[in-house]
Amino acid sequence: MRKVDPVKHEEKRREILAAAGRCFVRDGFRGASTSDICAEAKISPGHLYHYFPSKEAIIIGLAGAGLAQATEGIKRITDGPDVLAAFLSEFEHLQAERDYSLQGLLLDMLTEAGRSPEIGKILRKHSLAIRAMFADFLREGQHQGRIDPGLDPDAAANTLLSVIDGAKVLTVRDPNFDVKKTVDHLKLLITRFLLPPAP
Amino acid sequence: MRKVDPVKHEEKRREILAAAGRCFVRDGFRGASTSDICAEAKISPGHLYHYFPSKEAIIIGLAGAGLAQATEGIKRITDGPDVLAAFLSEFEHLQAERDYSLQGLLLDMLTEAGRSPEIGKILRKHSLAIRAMFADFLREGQHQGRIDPGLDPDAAANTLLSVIDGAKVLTVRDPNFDVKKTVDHLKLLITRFLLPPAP
Amino acid sequence: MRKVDPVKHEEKRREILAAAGRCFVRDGFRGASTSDICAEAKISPGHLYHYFPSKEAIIIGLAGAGLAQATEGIKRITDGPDVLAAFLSEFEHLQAERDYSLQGLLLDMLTEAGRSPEIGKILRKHSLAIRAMFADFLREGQHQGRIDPGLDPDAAANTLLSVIDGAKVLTVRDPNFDVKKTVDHLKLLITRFLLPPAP
Amino acid sequence: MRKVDPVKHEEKRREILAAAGRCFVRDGFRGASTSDICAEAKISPGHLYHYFPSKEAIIIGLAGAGLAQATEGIKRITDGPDVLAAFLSEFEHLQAERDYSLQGLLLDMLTEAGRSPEIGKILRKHSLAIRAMFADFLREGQHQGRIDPGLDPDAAANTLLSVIDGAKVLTVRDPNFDVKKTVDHLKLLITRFLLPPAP
DNA sequence: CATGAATGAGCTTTCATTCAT
DNA sequence: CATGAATGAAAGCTCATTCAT
Repeated sequence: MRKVDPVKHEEKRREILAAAGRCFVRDGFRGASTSDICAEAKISPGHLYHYFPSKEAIIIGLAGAGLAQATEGIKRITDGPDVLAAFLSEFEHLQAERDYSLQGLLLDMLTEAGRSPEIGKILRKHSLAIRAMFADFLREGQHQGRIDPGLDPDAAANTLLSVIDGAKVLTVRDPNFDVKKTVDHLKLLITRFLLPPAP
Repeated sequence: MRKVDPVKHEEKRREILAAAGRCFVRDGFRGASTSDICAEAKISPGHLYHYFPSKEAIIIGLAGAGLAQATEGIKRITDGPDVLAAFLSEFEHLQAERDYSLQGLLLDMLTEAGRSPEIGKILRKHSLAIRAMFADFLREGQHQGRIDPGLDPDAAANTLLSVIDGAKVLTVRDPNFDVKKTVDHLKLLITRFLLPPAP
Repeated sequence: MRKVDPVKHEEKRREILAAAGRCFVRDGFRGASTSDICAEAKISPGHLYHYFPSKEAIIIGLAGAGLAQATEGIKRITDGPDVLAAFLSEFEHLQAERDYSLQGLLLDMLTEAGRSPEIGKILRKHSLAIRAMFADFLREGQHQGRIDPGLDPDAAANTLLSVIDGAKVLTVRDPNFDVKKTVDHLKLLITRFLLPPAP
Repeated sequence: MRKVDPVKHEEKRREILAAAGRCFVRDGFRGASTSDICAEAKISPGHLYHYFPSKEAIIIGLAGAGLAQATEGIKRITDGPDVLAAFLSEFEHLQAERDYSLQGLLLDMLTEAGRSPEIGKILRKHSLAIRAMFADFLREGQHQGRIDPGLDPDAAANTLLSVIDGAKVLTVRDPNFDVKKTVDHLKLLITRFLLPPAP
């Protein structure tokens, strides 16, 4: 009378999620079919529904995982000692965007979020969390005198978020852009924005 | 065996494109069906194919129109007398993003550009055009001493583009963000970035 | 610029309905698939949805047609001169029940009516109509002194309806029952029930 | 290599049958899935097949049980002292038809019987048994002078069966019918049919 | 030029059943 | 005995596209 092994179940779920991620990166949320996912995950079409009640549930699961991972990354940055430096170093990865990581789904998620309430909700939740972390980091910097005290932490956090998103979009707009130079300028953009004005 | 009146033909094409735009804004490129478009344009399904060889052609046509319109907007800005002010004033419209204008399709276009070579090409073409205009404007500003001469025009143009795209994405990430404050900070961001450093 | 020919459309609809009827009689509402219906109607699977928005709509359309036809039959009876005789003669058809007529679907309809609200509604509507016709016929007979004035027209109408339904079920319960004898007894049943008691 | 305890096995079978009955009453033979049944019976999908080789076997088992139970009920009636009274009292339960008893499945069974030979056979077997009981009861009544000797016992039994089935269908045709009045009329129907004609 | 009919591949999902443990 | 994993055929339905008129 053995019972379910929840560990194995969860593991399979993650496997399917990973397979779905690969399919979605390749073909988009709408472009990838459940059969594609099943083929990629090497399971039968019916078996998918043992683990997820619908295709949307997979998307949501994936969005949740991706955003959690992104948030985690941000957290690691803002928890470090030299936040500004860490933050700026983020831009180094710009090139690798459209790779097979969950990050490559950001645009799909943003697009879908405008249409699917469920995904919109999850995106907004994580966005607010990220903004809060940025705002905290800014407030702390202001206390330490390393960041312009005239900035409103929330609005400035929004601004930083915008710069990051915008930078990611660059890869789509022009895959051949001069990464090094642009990254340097992005850093300059941020630095000049945040630094306290000269007396 | 009369010939097509090319003027009327072109007009109808634009009508259909406009109808398609409304459908796509509402439901996305994938979500809107050709029947939806036909219904919106008040034509029969068969007739659609007199004007466009495929759904993708409609998307491409629309992307072209939308990007041309966007480029046009930018051109108007960079052609004016006080470029910086005009540029900054662009952000005022942030709120209305997801409205029924072609702008609302930006995210769809970016997403699709990553998958469809045709759309990718057209997006890249326009992006380069916009960047060139930005770079020109920057160069001119540098000559006039109103813009930091240390900036590389191309890389800085990329940076500006990023900020604009990022700002647009904000509306999706958090539809309730404090527009006024954020716009003010975005302007500050740009100003501090571009202005020549104090001596 | 020819417009739709609504006549042809309606004709095709009826054709499909007829094909669906044959499939349903053969395999039941659940047992017959839309592909079966399409095959029987010699149309492609997608084309079915040009005429009906869903399988349920077909069932409903068919139920409506079948019941309308049944009601029509009853009307013809109760409109004639010698109602009782006409009514009794109805039972002669008992044998042919499970044939390829819409009547063969009565049991399917009754079963489905208990589960599908839509079909339940349509069945109830027609049942009430039939009962009303019976009740009218009974009232008239009472006036003429040919029917027991002590009977409540509505309740008696229900009773007659029961007898008819029950008789139809007999065919399923025992396809080999002695039709002639049973019909005679059914007639006796009705006659004794309706006739005014001897003084 | 222990052997199955046949008692426990049979008990479990009955449990599953009961669970299946509840599901079937709720959703019909086709509408209820084996998973539903497993959930209701609190067993795993695989385990179901230890007790029944197929879903159809469950339906057959249930039909057998239900009809046996119905036959049993009839037997109790016809074995009593005042048969006619007992018979008439049967109609009192009309209201509760679509409840969670096996009786609620009568329509499903009748419908299915027309399609599945197996179920048709079992239904016919029981129908004949019931008719035989009715016929016996009628013959006895005729001997005692309480029932019209002019009636053919078999045909009259068929007639009675029809009335019962028809009465049950009434609940579906109009769930709000006036039970009391209708039952009274049904009793009248039967009484007038069976009673010996006045001299 | 314009229509609505018609197609057929493909979609997501369900489900009776079998398998490995 | 009993479990949950796994299967694969089929369901209802959608949709871009083509055809006949």
